[in-house]
Amino acid sequence: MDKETPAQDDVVDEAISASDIPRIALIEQLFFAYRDFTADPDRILSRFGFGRAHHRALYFVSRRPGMTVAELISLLDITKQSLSRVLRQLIDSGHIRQIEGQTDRRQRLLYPTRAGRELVLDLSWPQSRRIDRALQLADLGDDELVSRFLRAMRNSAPQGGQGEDNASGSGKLES
Amino acid sequence: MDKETPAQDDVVDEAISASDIPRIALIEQLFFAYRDFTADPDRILSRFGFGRAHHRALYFVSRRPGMTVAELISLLDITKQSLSRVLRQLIDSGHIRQIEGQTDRRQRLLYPTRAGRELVLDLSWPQSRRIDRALQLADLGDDELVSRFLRAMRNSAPQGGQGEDNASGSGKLES
DNA sequence: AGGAATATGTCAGTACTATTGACTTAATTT
DNA sequence: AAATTAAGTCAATAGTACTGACATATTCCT
Repeated sequence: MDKETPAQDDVVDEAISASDIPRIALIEQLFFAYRDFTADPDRILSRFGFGRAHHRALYFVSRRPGMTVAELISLLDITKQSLSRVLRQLIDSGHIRQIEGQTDRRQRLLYPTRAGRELVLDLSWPQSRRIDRALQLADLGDDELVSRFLRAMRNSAPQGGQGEDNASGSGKLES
Repeated sequence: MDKETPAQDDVVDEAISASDIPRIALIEQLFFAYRDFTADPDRILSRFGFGRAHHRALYFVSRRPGMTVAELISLLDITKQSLSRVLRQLIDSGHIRQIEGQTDRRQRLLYPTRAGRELVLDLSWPQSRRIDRALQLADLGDDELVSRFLRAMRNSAPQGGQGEDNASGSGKLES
């Protein structure tokens, strides 16, 4: 008689809400924000047949020109074999070039070419503009508060000053 | 003579910086924050042999119990065939149950079981705690500012009040 | 009533990305 | 000289997503 709601046993009818998960609103907002944030570069990447792995590799090489293959592998936290394909494509397409290390000639130091530099800027500009727009829309003058929040979201947030100059914060990504 | 820096032509030696991309710091911080943010549930999911697709499906079904398969497909923006595998596993593992629609018997309305409810809470709690901790560390009293920022990061940000009660903000995810 | 459209599910084939493991070459370190 | 390191490659496997085609049951429309 009372089957207006699905009366199946062991079925939960009630939606999860902030009373179950206090920060559920932010969880969801972060999900959608990041989704749209990555959609911009994804569109550009697809024109080259590239994916996000190419974006990350090119980005970090541009952020730290002259890094070794081993460093990039450690930073991206992928296997040598996975990077191999991505790196090969980026080299073949003329976005990255390898140069034999001067002190250690086993090393193949990674540098972006001018084309690589252009691409990484193309990929990053929409993201930078989106952040700018969001800061304005949200009526936050500078990025200090958001920056503090995002840094605090990390596992071992390097709470150091703003002048951090490395590309990873801690040199190695703790998964 | 002057080959201290890699003198290869068409190679860029200088790192990209805030002078190239004004919001480069936030771009990077958002990347690392989201990476660590998703690592928590990923660890739990792997114990079930699940991936992020399972998380998203279970999450949205828990957020809106009784949604149809078509609605979930549209929300996740994946194909029917892709959802099929994920949904099958979630059903076989007893986390989601399908109930024939009362008004439209073609529909298979999706509900979390008690186990599904438990799992989605397990997955969301670490994320909620991480956000809580970050808000405290960043010395932001409530989440109002961060929430405004994240909402403004979306493509078509529903700038409406905080009382949004749907799981997507706009009912359909614009890719 | 009967045909069109809808909701769901499934099969087959393809592609991409990432994995592990084993091995090679060249250069450096000990 | 032997061990180690940096980089690259080959082979096999797995996970995830895709397209296209098709099947079934149900509802909508005329």
